Amino acid sequence: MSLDKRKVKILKAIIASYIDNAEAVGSRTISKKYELGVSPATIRNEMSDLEEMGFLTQPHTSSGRIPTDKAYRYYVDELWTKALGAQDKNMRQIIRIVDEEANELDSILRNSVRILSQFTKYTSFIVAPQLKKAVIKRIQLVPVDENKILLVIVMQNNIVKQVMLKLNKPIPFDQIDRISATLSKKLSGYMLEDINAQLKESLIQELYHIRENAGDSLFELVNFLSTNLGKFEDLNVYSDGITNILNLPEYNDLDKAREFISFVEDKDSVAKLFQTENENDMTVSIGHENSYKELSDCSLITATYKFNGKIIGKIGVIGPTRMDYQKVISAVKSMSEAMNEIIDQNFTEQDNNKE
Amino acid sequence: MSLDKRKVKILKAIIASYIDNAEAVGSRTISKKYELGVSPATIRNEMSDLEEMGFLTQPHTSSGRIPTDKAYRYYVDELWTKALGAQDKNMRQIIRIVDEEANELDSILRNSVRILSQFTKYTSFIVAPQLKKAVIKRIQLVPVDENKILLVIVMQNNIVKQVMLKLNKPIPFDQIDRISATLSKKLSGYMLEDINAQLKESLIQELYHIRENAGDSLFELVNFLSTNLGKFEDLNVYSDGITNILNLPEYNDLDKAREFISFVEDKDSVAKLFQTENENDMTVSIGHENSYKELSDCSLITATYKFNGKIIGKIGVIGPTRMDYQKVISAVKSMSEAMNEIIDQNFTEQDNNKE
DNA sequence: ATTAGCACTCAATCGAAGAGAGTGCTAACA
DNA sequence: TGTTAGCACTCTCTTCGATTGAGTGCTAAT
Repeated sequence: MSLDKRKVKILKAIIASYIDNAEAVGSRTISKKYELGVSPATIRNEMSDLEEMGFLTQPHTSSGRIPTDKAYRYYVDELWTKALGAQDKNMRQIIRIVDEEANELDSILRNSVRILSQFTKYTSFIVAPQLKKAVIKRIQLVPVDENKILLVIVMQNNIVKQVMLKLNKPIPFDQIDRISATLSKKLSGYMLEDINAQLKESLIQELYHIRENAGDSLFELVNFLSTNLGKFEDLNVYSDGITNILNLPEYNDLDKAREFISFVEDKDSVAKLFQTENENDMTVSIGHENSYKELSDCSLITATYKFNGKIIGKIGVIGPTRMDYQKVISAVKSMSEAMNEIIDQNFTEQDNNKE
Repeated sequence: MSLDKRKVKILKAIIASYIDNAEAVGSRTISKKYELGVSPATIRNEMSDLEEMGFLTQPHTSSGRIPTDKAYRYYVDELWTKALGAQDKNMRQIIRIVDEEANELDSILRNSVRILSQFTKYTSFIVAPQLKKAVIKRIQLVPVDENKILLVIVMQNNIVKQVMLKLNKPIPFDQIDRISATLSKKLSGYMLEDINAQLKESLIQELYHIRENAGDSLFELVNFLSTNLGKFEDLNVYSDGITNILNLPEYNDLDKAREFISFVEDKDSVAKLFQTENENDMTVSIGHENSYKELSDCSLITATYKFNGKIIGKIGVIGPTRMDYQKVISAVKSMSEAMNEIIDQNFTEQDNNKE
């Protein structure tokens, strides 16, 4: 049995209808709504074939058919190039809002994930860049209090991270800028995770020159740098629109809804989910293709975002397998590209001056 | 008809039972479970009286009674001092986690609201301090890029706020520390919302002394300060545990759940809700006492948190009117006090040195 | 190869019957 | 006079059979 032209037409019609209504599709519906020029009986025969081929199932013997994961897979593979080409105008327009309000990475990501979920009406995620892989450009200490100090780290990619340090001994305020300068000089070029014992030693040496009697607090400071900077927020996941699923008929069952919510609210499992996805620009995992059984009724659409040509994070949308793939794929693609642009604009070195 | 001792006992028993089970309470249940030494018939008579007095209602003629808002109000007023006295041991223990991980205000608030919701099993909120009322202590500019600069503002209360500035003209890097010092000197002591045209003028004057040809970017910088600092995040609301309500029998109805969720997910209305609450240390609004009709089946318990004796923000829990008031009130109280301590420890000036 | 016709299937809906929890009232009792 | 046993009554909730209706599969005709 082969998937001839008419079968394809019927299959697509069934998928389209099911995506729309979430209701099993009968032969009459297809013959009426979609002009195929054949009677319901013929369609019934074809549907029976399609079921045998694994593209359709029946919830029960006397009901219409619903598409299987295999059907969605076929459907997505078919529309793939088309969906990728389709730039969503509305989406692009909305994304501009992010751009205008953008300044810190945090707010860019927060806004982006919100827009993605509002636009697709599904639960959306953004995995933030792993900071520990970022390269240090400059370090500035800002005195806050007698023994509290704000450590501002500017990365090579212009992302800024700040940590409040509480030290047991007071820091010599009058030398703070010199200390900052020394830290910058010694640490720029290193990744956060690179700061090891060796580097620490030479740093201590250098800092002693500035002020000998402040050794204690400086030592504490450097200690903090070497022990804590490497493990900065390994998996920071932004999510939005989790409660959107309550609007979907497939989650009218409260238990199902609860199960879904407790899965996606757990940032660890979501982070793992995105980690297991390979590094393709875009992926679509349908139903049982997902590694987590909790998502066997869901599809996951992911994309990456980059900086300087390197993938620094991922975005994704999770919805029911019965989702508007065309729309969601192009939305995720648009968002991914928009984020690339925005991050480029906001974090690219404008000039090569190293002071 | 007066609320004699036995009526009170019965009323409390009914409330306790209803809080437990969410099911209308019958006379037999009361007479069995709670030792009152009287027959169901007697209790029926008393219940009838209590209904007449407005403390109970019947969902339908042949069902048990459920407490009215008035009953909860009476109940809460009765246990008020007791609940306030009860420090929850578990709660205090959990709160320590916040304390240990505390450094930035943001993470303190985020952790606190999470703990509050996990502990009470209800939706919890924290309204962040209004930054525009905070007094500036120090300003530090951190160069990031040719024409991008991080503005770090340390407040008198040691809260730190940073904004990334994108300027059209490059900033003179070599004078950045002098500019920072000047900004600090001129602006410290003012509130963010105080920075007006007058102050702006004198600031510009002073900065020109540093570097005349950099006037454009300095002007831009000062302009930004005066126009944007005053309107910093007027109503930053943290929330957690919104989906907890899906576990409550009263929200088995998906439409009700959706209505609730869409209300509490709207930070604006939540912020307004907390604004309308007066400045008492603790408030309890039961059912229709709430200003929003969306919350007429809910109770809101709020408390404040302070810094230097001044209220700087609010916390609150929203649950069904049938909530364990005793537990929630003491949890909110404990959290409020814990936050006071934590904020005190983290943000109090350790020393009076002004450099 | 297509299609009209028809018997068949099965979930969903509807309604009547019955169960059960609870009340209000009355009359008896301490 | 307050309390209580007894009983009829009310009303929701559950159960279960009947009905409906959408949809199928098969057969025979075109």
